[in-house]
Amino acid sequence: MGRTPAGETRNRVLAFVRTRLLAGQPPTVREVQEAFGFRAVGTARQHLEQLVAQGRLAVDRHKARGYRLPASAAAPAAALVPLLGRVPAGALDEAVEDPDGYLPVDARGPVDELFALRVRGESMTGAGILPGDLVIVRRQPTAASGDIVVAQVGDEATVKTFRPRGRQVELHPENPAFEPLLLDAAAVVLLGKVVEVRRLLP
Amino acid sequence: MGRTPAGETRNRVLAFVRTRLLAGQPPTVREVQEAFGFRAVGTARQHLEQLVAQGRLAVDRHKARGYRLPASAAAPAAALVPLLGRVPAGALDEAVEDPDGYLPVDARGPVDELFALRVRGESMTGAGILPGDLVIVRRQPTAASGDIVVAQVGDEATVKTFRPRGRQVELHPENPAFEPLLLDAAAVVLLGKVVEVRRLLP
DNA sequence: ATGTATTACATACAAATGTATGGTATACTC
DNA sequence: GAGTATACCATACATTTGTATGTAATACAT
Repeated sequence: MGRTPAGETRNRVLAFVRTRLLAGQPPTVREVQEAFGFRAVGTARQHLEQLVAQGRLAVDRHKARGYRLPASAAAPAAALVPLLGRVPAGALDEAVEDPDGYLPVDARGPVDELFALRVRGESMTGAGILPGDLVIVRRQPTAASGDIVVAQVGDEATVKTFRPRGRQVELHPENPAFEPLLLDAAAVVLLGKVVEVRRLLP
Repeated sequence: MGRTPAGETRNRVLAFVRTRLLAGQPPTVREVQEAFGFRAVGTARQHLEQLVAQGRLAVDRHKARGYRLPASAAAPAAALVPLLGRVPAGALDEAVEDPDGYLPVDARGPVDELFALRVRGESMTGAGILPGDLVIVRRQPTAASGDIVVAQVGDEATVKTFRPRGRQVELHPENPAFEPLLLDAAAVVLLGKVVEVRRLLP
Protein backbone atom coordinates (compact mmCIF):
# COMPACT_ATOMS: atom_id res chain seq x y z
CA MET A 1 0.00 0.00 0.00
CA GLY A 2 2.67 2.48 -0.88
CA ARG A 3 0.61 5.61 -0.91
CA THR A 4 2.05 9.05 -0.49
CA PRO A 5 5.12 10.30 -2.38
CA ALA A 6 8.44 9.34 -0.83
CA GLY A 7 9.41 11.37 2.19
CA GLU A 8 6.46 13.71 2.11
CA THR A 9 4.54 12.14 4.95
CA ARG A 10 7.76 11.89 6.91
CA ASN A 11 8.33 15.63 6.71
CA ARG A 12 4.81 16.27 7.89
CA VAL A 13 5.35 13.90 10.79
CA LEU A 14 8.46 15.83 11.77
CA ALA A 15 6.57 19.10 11.56
CA PHE A 16 3.82 17.68 13.74
CA VAL A 17 6.22 16.37 16.36
CA ARG A 18 8.23 19.56 16.40
CA THR A 19 5.14 21.68 16.88
CA ARG A 20 4.04 19.53 19.78
CA LEU A 21 7.49 19.65 21.36
CA LEU A 22 7.74 23.40 21.10
CA ALA A 23 4.33 23.60 22.73
CA GLY A 24 5.70 21.53 25.61
CA GLN A 25 3.56 18.48 24.87
CA PRO A 26 5.63 15.62 23.51
CA PRO A 27 3.39 13.26 21.53
CA THR A 28 3.14 9.49 21.91
CA VAL A 29 3.59 7.16 18.98
CA ARG A 30 -0.13 6.54 19.02
CA GLU A 31 -0.93 10.23 19.01
CA VAL A 32 1.14 10.54 15.86
CA GLN A 33 -0.73 7.56 14.47
CA GLU A 34 -4.10 9.17 15.10
CA ALA A 35 -3.02 12.59 13.89
CA PHE A 36 -2.21 11.09 10.50
CA GLY A 37 -4.97 8.49 10.41
CA PHE A 38 -2.60 5.53 10.25
CA ARG A 39 -4.38 2.31 11.06
CA ALA A 40 -1.27 0.76 12.57
CA VAL A 41 0.95 1.98 15.38
CA GLY A 42 3.92 0.61 13.54
CA THR A 43 3.48 3.01 10.66
CA ALA A 44 3.80 6.01 12.92
CA ARG A 45 6.70 4.43 14.69
CA GLN A 46 8.45 3.67 11.44
CA HIS A 47 8.34 7.32 10.43
CA LEU A 48 9.56 8.41 13.83
CA GLU A 49 12.41 5.92 13.85
CA GLN A 50 13.54 6.94 10.40
CA LEU A 51 13.56 10.56 11.49
CA VAL A 52 15.76 9.51 14.39
CA ALA A 53 18.02 7.55 12.06
CA GLN A 54 18.34 10.67 9.92
CA GLY A 55 19.29 12.69 12.97
CA ARG A 56 16.26 14.91 12.60
CA LEU A 57 14.76 13.70 15.87
CA ALA A 58 16.16 12.40 19.13
CA VAL A 59 14.62 9.90 21.48
CA ASP A 60 14.77 8.66 25.06
CA ARG A 61 14.40 4.91 24.65
CA HIS A 62 11.64 3.16 26.55
CA LYS A 63 10.29 6.41 27.90
CA ALA A 64 6.74 7.56 27.42
CA ARG A 65 6.63 10.55 25.09
CA GLY A 66 10.35 10.15 24.66
CA TYR A 67 10.81 11.82 21.29
CA ARG A 68 12.48 15.22 21.41
CA LEU A 69 14.47 17.60 19.27
CA PRO A 70 18.08 16.66 18.59
CA ALA A 71 20.74 18.49 20.58
CA SER A 72 21.81 20.47 17.54
CA ALA A 73 18.38 22.01 17.14
CA ALA A 74 17.75 22.38 20.84
CA ALA A 75 21.10 23.90 21.74
CA PRO A 76 20.03 27.53 22.15
CA ALA A 77 16.91 26.54 24.06
CA ALA A 78 15.04 29.09 26.08
CA ALA A 79 13.54 28.73 29.51
CA LEU A 80 11.09 30.96 31.31
CA VAL A 81 11.69 32.79 34.56
CA PRO A 82 8.84 33.99 36.75
CA LEU A 83 8.32 37.73 37.08
CA LEU A 84 7.26 38.50 40.63
CA GLY A 85 4.94 41.36 41.37
CA ARG A 86 6.48 41.90 44.76
CA VAL A 87 8.31 39.93 47.37
CA PRO A 88 6.37 39.60 50.61
CA ALA A 89 8.50 39.09 53.69
CA GLY A 90 10.12 35.71 53.85
CA ALA A 91 7.89 34.06 51.31
CA LEU A 92 9.92 33.98 48.16
CA ASP A 93 8.86 30.44 47.40
CA GLU A 94 5.23 31.31 47.54
CA ALA A 95 5.67 34.45 45.51
CA VAL A 96 7.21 32.34 42.78
CA GLU A 97 4.03 30.32 42.66
CA ASP A 98 1.97 33.25 41.52
CA PRO A 99 4.00 35.21 39.02
CA ASP A 100 2.87 38.22 37.04
CA GLY A 101 4.40 36.73 33.93
CA TYR A 102 7.46 35.05 32.56
CA LEU A 103 10.67 36.24 30.96
CA PRO A 104 12.52 34.05 28.49
CA VAL A 105 16.15 33.39 29.35
CA ASP A 106 18.93 31.22 28.06
CA ALA A 107 18.26 27.72 29.33
CA ARG A 108 21.92 26.88 29.71
CA GLY A 109 22.21 28.71 33.00
CA PRO A 110 20.87 27.93 36.48
CA VAL A 111 17.28 28.56 35.49
CA ASP A 112 15.81 27.02 38.63
CA GLU A 113 17.42 29.63 40.82
CA LEU A 114 16.24 32.63 38.86
CA PHE A 115 13.39 35.04 39.30
CA ALA A 116 12.68 38.51 37.98
CA LEU A 117 11.56 41.74 39.64
CA ARG A 118 10.58 45.16 38.43
CA VAL A 119 12.75 47.96 39.76
CA ARG A 120 11.13 50.82 41.63
CA GLY A 121 12.84 54.09 42.33
CA GLU A 122 15.86 55.86 40.92
CA SER A 123 18.47 54.78 43.41
CA MET A 124 20.48 52.77 40.88
CA THR A 125 20.44 55.01 37.83
CA GLY A 126 24.21 55.45 38.10
CA ALA A 127 24.59 51.75 37.31
CA GLY A 128 22.29 52.02 34.32
CA ILE A 129 19.29 50.58 36.18
CA LEU A 130 16.30 52.81 35.68
CA PRO A 131 12.83 52.80 37.29
CA GLY A 132 10.67 50.18 35.60
CA ASP A 133 13.61 48.07 34.49
CA LEU A 134 13.40 44.33 35.02
CA VAL A 135 16.16 42.63 36.95
CA ILE A 136 16.79 38.91 36.75
CA VAL A 137 18.02 37.60 40.07
CA ARG A 138 19.84 34.43 41.00
CA ARG A 139 18.80 33.30 44.44
CA GLN A 140 21.70 33.12 46.83
CA PRO A 141 22.10 33.93 50.51
CA THR A 142 25.47 35.65 50.23
CA ALA A 143 27.23 37.97 47.81
CA ALA A 144 30.61 39.50 47.13
CA SER A 145 31.36 43.12 47.88
CA GLY A 146 30.34 45.26 44.94
CA ASP A 147 27.70 42.87 43.65
CA ILE A 148 24.35 44.35 42.80
CA VAL A 149 21.89 42.44 44.94
CA VAL A 150 18.25 42.25 45.88
CA ALA A 151 17.97 42.56 49.63
CA GLN A 152 15.00 42.38 51.86
CA VAL A 153 14.84 45.03 54.55
CA GLY A 154 11.76 44.78 56.69
CA ASP A 155 9.12 43.66 54.28
CA GLU A 156 10.44 45.45 51.25
CA ALA A 157 12.80 44.20 48.56
CA THR A 158 15.37 46.68 47.32
CA VAL A 159 18.07 46.68 44.65
CA LYS A 160 21.43 48.03 45.80
CA THR A 161 25.15 47.51 45.61
CA PHE A 162 26.27 45.19 48.38
CA ARG A 163 29.15 46.10 50.68
CA PRO A 164 29.80 44.13 53.87
CA ARG A 165 31.06 46.32 56.73
CA GLY A 166 32.05 43.99 59.54
CA ARG A 167 28.91 43.17 61.48
CA GLN A 168 26.96 45.56 59.37
CA VAL A 169 26.20 45.71 55.67
CA GLU A 170 26.03 48.76 53.48
CA LEU A 171 23.36 48.84 50.82
CA HIS A 172 24.81 51.37 48.48
CA PRO A 173 22.66 53.25 45.98
CA GLU A 174 24.29 54.23 42.70
CA ASN A 175 22.85 57.72 42.72
CA PRO A 176 24.37 60.65 44.65
CA ALA A 177 20.90 61.89 45.52
CA PHE A 178 20.37 58.84 47.74
CA GLU A 179 22.03 58.00 51.03
CA PRO A 180 23.67 54.62 51.65
CA LEU A 181 21.86 52.34 54.08
CA LEU A 182 24.04 51.02 56.88
CA LEU A 183 22.23 48.17 58.59
CA ASP A 184 22.87 45.44 61.06
CA ALA A 185 23.64 42.25 59.14
CA ALA A 186 20.79 40.46 60.92
CA ALA A 187 18.29 42.99 59.60
CA VAL A 188 19.09 42.25 55.97
CA VAL A 189 18.10 39.14 54.06
CA LEU A 190 19.86 38.67 50.78
CA LEU A 191 17.41 37.34 48.25
CA GLY A 192 19.96 37.05 45.49
CA LYS A 193 22.32 38.65 43.05
CA VAL A 194 21.23 40.60 40.00
CA VAL A 195 22.58 38.77 36.96
CA GLU A 196 20.78 40.65 34.21
CA VAL A 197 19.01 43.94 33.63
CA ARG A 198 16.36 44.40 30.97
CA ARG A 199 14.48 47.43 29.79
CA LEU A 200 11.58 47.34 27.37
CA LEU A 201 11.26 50.48 25.28
CA PRO A 202 7.85 51.51 23.97
CA MET B 1 6.22 9.62 59.13
CA GLY B 2 5.13 13.18 58.92
CA ARG B 3 8.41 14.81 58.15
CA THR B 4 8.72 18.20 56.55
CA PRO B 5 6.76 21.28 57.63
CA ALA B 6 3.30 21.63 56.17
CA GLY B 7 3.15 22.69 52.56
CA GLU B 8 6.85 23.18 52.10
CA THR B 9 7.55 20.02 50.18
CA ARG B 10 4.43 20.61 48.14
CA ASN B 11 5.68 23.98 46.99
CA ARG B 12 8.97 22.45 45.99
CA VAL B 13 7.15 19.76 44.06
CA LEU B 14 5.24 22.43 42.18
CA ALA B 15 8.44 24.28 41.44
CA PHE B 16 10.01 21.09 40.13
CA VAL B 17 7.06 20.24 37.93
CA ARG B 18 6.78 23.76 36.59
CA THR B 19 10.45 23.84 35.72
CA ARG B 20 10.15 20.59 33.84
CA LEU B 21 7.03 21.77 32.04
CA LEU B 22 8.59 25.04 31.01
CA ALA B 23 11.53 23.05 29.71
CA GLY B 24 9.12 21.04 27.58
CA GLN B 25 9.63 17.80 29.49
CA PRO B 26 6.57 16.91 31.54
CA PRO B 27 7.62 14.61 34.41
CA THR B 28 6.05 11.30 35.36
CA VAL B 29 4.83 10.65 38.87
CA ARG B 30 7.81 8.39 39.39
CA GLU B 31 10.23 11.03 38.20
CA VAL B 32 8.83 13.33 40.85
CA GLN B 33 9.21 10.52 43.35
CA GLU B 34 12.85 10.03 42.49
CA ALA B 35 13.62 13.74 42.35
CA PHE B 36 12.50 14.08 45.96
CA GLY B 37 13.70 10.72 47.19
CA PHE B 38 10.26 9.48 48.16
CA ARG B 39 10.25 5.76 48.68
CA ALA B 40 6.67 5.41 47.55
CA VAL B 41 5.05 6.45 44.30
CA GLY B 42 1.94 7.34 46.21
CA THR B 43 3.69 10.11 48.10
CA ALA B 44 4.63 11.91 44.94
CA ARG B 45 1.18 11.35 43.53
CA GLN B 46 -0.45 12.66 46.69
CA HIS B 47 1.40 15.95 46.38
CA LEU B 48 0.57 16.22 42.71
CA GLU B 49 -3.10 15.51 43.29
CA GLN B 50 -3.34 18.07 46.04
CA LEU B 51 -1.74 20.65 43.79
CA VAL B 52 -4.41 19.80 41.22
CA ALA B 53 -7.12 20.07 43.87
CA GLN B 54 -5.77 23.50 44.76
CA GLY B 55 -5.91 24.53 41.13
CA ARG B 56 -2.17 25.07 41.01
CA LEU B 57 -1.69 22.25 38.52
CA ALA B 58 -3.81 20.75 35.79
CA VAL B 59 -3.83 17.16 34.59
CA ASP B 60 -4.87 14.99 31.68
CA ARG B 61 -6.23 11.89 33.37
CA HIS B 62 -4.80 8.52 32.46
CA LYS B 63 -2.22 10.05 30.19
CA ALA B 64 1.49 9.49 30.59
CA ARG B 65 3.17 12.70 31.71
CA GLY B 66 -0.26 14.26 31.93
CA TYR B 67 0.42 17.00 34.46
CA ARG B 68 0.55 20.51 33.05
CA LEU B 69 0.14 24.11 34.03
CA PRO B 70 -3.39 25.38 34.57
CA ALA B 71 -4.76 27.56 31.81
CA SER B 72 -4.47 30.64 33.99
CA ALA B 73 -0.71 30.24 34.17
CA ALA B 74 -0.28 29.72 30.45
CA ALA B 75 3.28 30.66 29.77
CA PRO B 76 4.42 32.49 26.68
CA ALA B 77 6.54 30.58 24.26
CA ALA B 78 10.05 31.79 23.70
CA ALA B 79 11.69 32.53 20.39
CA LEU B 80 15.31 33.22 19.56
CA VAL B 81 16.73 36.38 18.07
CA PRO B 82 20.11 36.42 16.33
CA LEU B 83 22.92 38.38 17.94
CA LEU B 84 24.97 40.03 15.21
CA GLY B 85 28.66 40.59 15.70
CA ARG B 86 28.62 43.67 13.56
CA VAL B 87 26.60 45.11 10.74
CA PRO B 88 28.53 45.38 7.52
CA ALA B 89 27.32 48.03 5.13
CA GLY B 90 24.04 47.18 3.54
CA ALA B 91 24.16 43.49 4.30
CA LEU B 92 21.85 43.09 7.25
CA ASP B 93 20.23 40.03 5.74
CA GLU B 94 23.53 38.28 5.29
CA ALA B 95 24.68 39.21 8.76
CA VAL B 96 21.59 37.57 10.16
CA GLU B 97 22.63 34.32 8.53
CA ASP B 98 25.78 34.10 10.60
CA PRO B 99 24.97 35.25 14.10
CA ASP B 100 27.29 35.18 17.09
CA GLY B 101 24.54 33.68 19.18
CA TYR B 102 20.89 33.90 20.03
CA LEU B 103 18.87 35.75 22.63
CA PRO B 104 15.58 34.36 23.88
CA VAL B 105 12.62 36.71 23.58
CA ASP B 106 8.90 36.54 24.09
CA ALA B 107 7.46 34.86 21.02
CA ARG B 108 4.30 36.95 21.06
CA GLY B 109 5.96 39.90 19.37
CA PRO B 110 7.25 40.43 15.84
CA VAL B 111 10.13 37.99 16.24
CA ASP B 112 11.00 37.81 12.55
CA GLU B 113 11.83 41.49 12.46
CA LEU B 114 14.18 41.44 15.42
CA PHE B 115 17.94 41.23 15.73
CA ALA B 116 20.36 42.06 18.50
CA LEU B 117 23.59 44.05 18.65
CA ARG B 118 26.22 44.71 21.26
CA VAL B 119 26.66 48.37 22.13
CA ARG B 120 30.08 49.95 21.80
CA GLY B 121 31.00 53.25 23.33
CA GLU B 122 29.55 55.42 26.06
CA SER B 123 27.45 57.76 24.00
CA MET B 124 24.13 56.54 25.43
CA THR B 125 24.92 56.16 29.10
CA GLY B 126 22.44 58.93 29.94
CA ALA B 127 19.66 56.65 28.69
CA GLY B 128 20.89 53.76 30.77
CA ILE B 129 22.62 52.06 27.85
CA LEU B 130 26.18 51.17 28.81
CA PRO B 131 29.09 49.81 26.76
CA GLY B 132 28.69 46.08 26.26
CA ASP B 133 24.92 46.16 26.66
CA LEU B 134 22.85 44.20 24.18
CA VAL B 135 20.12 46.01 22.29
CA ILE B 136 17.28 44.20 20.61
CA VAL B 137 16.27 46.00 17.46
CA ARG B 138 13.10 45.86 15.39
CA ARG B 139 13.93 46.42 11.75
CA GLN B 140 12.16 49.42 10.33
CA PRO B 141 13.17 52.10 7.83
CA THR B 142 11.68 55.03 9.71
CA ALA B 143 11.27 56.15 13.30
CA ALA B 144 9.58 58.78 15.40
CA SER B 145 11.45 61.68 16.91
CA GLY B 146 12.91 60.67 20.23
CA ASP B 147 13.10 56.97 19.42
CA ILE B 148 16.36 55.25 20.18
CA VAL B 149 17.47 53.77 16.89
CA VAL B 150 20.26 51.87 15.26
CA ALA B 151 21.48 53.87 12.31
CA GLN B 152 24.08 53.08 9.75
CA VAL B 153 26.46 55.90 8.92
CA GLY B 154 29.07 54.93 6.41
CA ASP B 155 29.86 51.36 7.25
CA GLU B 156 29.30 51.62 10.95
CA ALA B 157 26.16 50.96 12.96
CA THR B 158 25.52 53.31 15.85
CA VAL B 159 22.91 53.60 18.58
CA LYS B 160 21.51 57.09 19.09
CA THR B 161 18.34 59.02 19.76
CA PHE B 162 16.66 59.90 16.49
CA ARG B 163 15.57 63.47 15.72
CA PRO B 164 14.55 64.46 12.17
CA ARG B 165 15.59 68.02 11.26
CA GLY B 166 13.99 68.81 7.93
CA ARG B 167 16.24 67.39 5.25
CA GLN B 168 18.74 66.40 7.84
CA VAL B 169 18.63 64.03 10.77
CA GLU B 170 20.18 64.50 14.14
CA LEU B 171 21.66 61.45 15.80
CA HIS B 172 21.66 62.54 19.39
CA PRO B 173 23.92 60.91 21.98
CA GLU B 174 22.61 60.74 25.53
CA ASN B 175 25.87 61.80 27.06
CA PRO B 176 27.01 65.43 27.37
CA ALA B 177 30.58 64.41 26.58
CA PHE B 178 29.54 63.56 23.03
CA GLU B 179 28.48 65.87 20.24
CA PRO B 180 25.25 65.32 18.29
CA LEU B 181 25.68 64.22 14.69
CA LEU B 182 23.83 66.32 12.16
CA LEU B 183 23.75 64.48 8.86
CA ASP B 184 22.10 64.67 5.51
CA ALA B 185 19.11 62.30 5.53
CA ALA B 186 20.52 60.47 2.53
CA ALA B 187 23.69 59.62 4.43
CA VAL B 188 21.83 57.78 7.18
CA VAL B 189 20.22 54.38 6.87
CA LEU B 190 17.87 53.49 9.66
CA LEU B 191 18.33 49.84 10.51
CA GLY B 192 15.64 49.81 13.13
CA LYS B 193 14.35 50.90 16.49
CA VAL B 194 15.72 49.68 19.80
CA VAL B 195 12.90 47.87 21.60
CA GLU B 196 14.84 46.35 24.46
CA VAL B 197 18.10 46.78 26.32
CA ARG B 198 19.82 43.95 28.17
CA ARG B 199 22.86 43.85 30.35
CA LEU B 200 24.46 40.68 31.67
CA LEU B 201 26.23 41.14 34.98
CA PRO B 202 29.12 38.83 35.87
C1' DA C 1 -5.25 12.37 75.95
C1' DT C 2 -7.81 12.33 72.10
C1' DG C 3 -9.05 13.08 67.48
C1' DT C 4 -7.94 14.82 63.02
C1' DA C 5 -5.12 16.21 59.29
C1' DT C 6 -0.89 15.81 56.99
C1' DT C 7 3.05 13.38 55.41
C1' DA C 8 4.97 9.27 54.12
C1' DC C 9 5.49 4.13 53.02
C1' DA C 10 4.44 -0.48 50.76
C1' DT C 11 2.33 -3.06 47.36
C1' DA C 12 -0.68 -4.21 43.71
C1' DC C 13 -3.29 -3.47 39.52
C1' DA C 14 -4.73 -1.47 35.09
C1' DA C 15 -4.06 1.59 31.45
C1' DA C 16 -0.97 3.88 28.42
C1' DT C 17 2.83 3.48 25.68
C1' DG C 18 7.18 1.78 23.40
C1' DT C 19 8.77 -2.14 20.87
C1' DA C 20 8.90 -6.31 17.86
C1' DT C 21 7.54 -9.38 14.14
C1' DG C 22 5.36 -10.71 9.98
C1' DG C 23 2.61 -9.58 6.12
C1' DT C 24 0.54 -6.74 1.84
C1' DA C 25 0.63 -3.31 -1.84
C1' DT C 26 2.71 0.08 -4.83
C1' DA C 27 6.62 2.17 -7.18
C1' DC C 28 11.02 1.98 -9.03
C1' DT C 29 15.36 -0.12 -10.98
C1' DC C 30 17.75 -3.59 -13.45
C1' DG D 1 9.78 -10.25 -14.93
C1' DA D 2 12.76 -10.35 -10.86
C1' DG D 3 14.49 -7.81 -7.28
C1' DT D 4 14.45 -4.03 -4.09
C1' DA D 5 12.76 -0.21 -1.51
C1' DT D 6 9.08 2.28 0.52
C1' DA D 7 4.66 2.89 2.70
C1' DC D 8 1.37 0.73 5.23
C1' DC D 9 -1.38 -2.82 7.98
C1' DA D 10 -2.26 -6.30 11.83
C1' DT D 11 -1.24 -8.19 16.04
C1' DA D 12 1.26 -9.27 20.07
C1' DC D 13 4.29 -8.33 23.93
C1' DA D 14 7.05 -5.80 27.56
C1' DT D 15 7.86 -1.69 29.92
C1' DT D 16 6.47 2.49 31.66
C1' DT D 17 3.30 4.91 34.01
C1' DG D 18 -1.17 6.35 36.26
C1' DT D 19 -4.18 4.77 39.82
C1' DA D 20 -5.94 2.42 44.03
C1' DT D 21 -5.82 0.54 48.68
C1' DG D 22 -4.13 -0.12 53.23
C1' DT D 23 -0.94 1.22 56.93
C1' DA D 24 2.27 4.01 59.96
C1' DA D 25 4.27 8.20 61.97
C1' DT D 26 4.20 12.98 63.19
C1' DA D 27 2.04 17.66 63.96
C1' DC D 28 -1.58 20.26 65.61
C1' DA D 29 -6.03 21.59 67.62
C1' DT D 30 -9.41 20.49 71.01
